[in-house]
Amino acid sequence: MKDQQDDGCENVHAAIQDTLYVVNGKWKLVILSILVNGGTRRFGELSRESGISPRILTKELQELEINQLVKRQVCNTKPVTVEYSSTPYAETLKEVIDAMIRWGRNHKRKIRGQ
Amino acid sequence: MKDQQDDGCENVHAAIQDTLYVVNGKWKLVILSILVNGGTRRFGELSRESGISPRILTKELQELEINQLVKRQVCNTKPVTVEYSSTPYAETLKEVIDAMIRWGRNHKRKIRGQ
DNA sequence: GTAACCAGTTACATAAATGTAAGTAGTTAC
DNA sequence: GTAACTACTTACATTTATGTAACTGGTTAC
Repeated sequence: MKDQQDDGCENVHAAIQDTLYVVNGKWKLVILSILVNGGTRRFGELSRESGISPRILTKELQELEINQLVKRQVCNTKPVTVEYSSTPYAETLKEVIDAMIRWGRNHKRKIRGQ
Repeated sequence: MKDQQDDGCENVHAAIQDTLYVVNGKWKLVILSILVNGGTRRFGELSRESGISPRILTKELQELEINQLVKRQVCNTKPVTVEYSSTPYAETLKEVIDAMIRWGRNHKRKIRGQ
C-alpha cells in the first residue's frame, strides 16, 4: 500500500531516472531502434548507418552490453567481423522506442505546420 | 512511398532524435511526469519535490515552455507565486512518459532479482 | 611488400549539462 | 527594521558527453 500506488511522487521519478540511466544520451535509443527494428548489424554498418564515430560507438555498445540490451558476437570470417544484435530484454524497450518514434514524427509535422 | 514506410533507416533515427531534442537531459521527463500525472505546481514545490536546484529548474521550465509543453502563470498572490502546468500538447507525451515509468520499474525489479 | 578492409583504440579538444552557493527583488508579518 | 517567504538570477566550478583525427593489429588480395 505504498509501493503499489504511490504515484504521487518519488516512485515515478525514480522509475523515469532508472530508465534514463540505461538509455541516456544522443545515441543509445538510436542504436537500439536499429537493432530492435532492423536486426543484426556489424560494427562498421552501425557506424555508417547511424553516423556515430567509432570511438563513441564502441563506448555506447559496451554500455548497452553491460545492461544486457545488446549481444556482441565475434565471427570467424576472413577479416574478423563482429555482429551486434538486440537481446530479448531489449525487446521490452520497444514500447518506449516506438512511442518516441511516433511522437518525434508527430512533433515534426506539428512544427512544420506552424 | 518513402515517407510512410522507410522504417529501415533515417526516418526512424530522425524521429527519435527529434524527440530527444525536446525532452533531453536528466530532468525534463521527470518534470513533465509530475505536471502531466500530478497537475499544477508552483516553482518552489517543483524544486522541492524533484530535488532540482532553482538554477536548473528555471532553465528546464523555460525550454519546456518554448516547446509548448508547459504553461507558466503568474498569480496575483501576496508574495507573488507562479504556477506551472502541462499543456494539452504535453499530454501527447504521456505515452512516452508512461512507457518509461513502466520500463524503469520493471528494470529495477529485474536488477534486484539478479 | 603494399594496399585495403575490419574492428576497434588512443590522444586530444571542445561543448554541453549539471551542481553549489550566494545574491536580488518584491511583499508581508512582527 | 528585521526576518521570512516568494521566485528567481548570477558567478563559478566541475562533470559528463561528444567530436575529430590519427593510429594499431590482424587478415586478405595483388
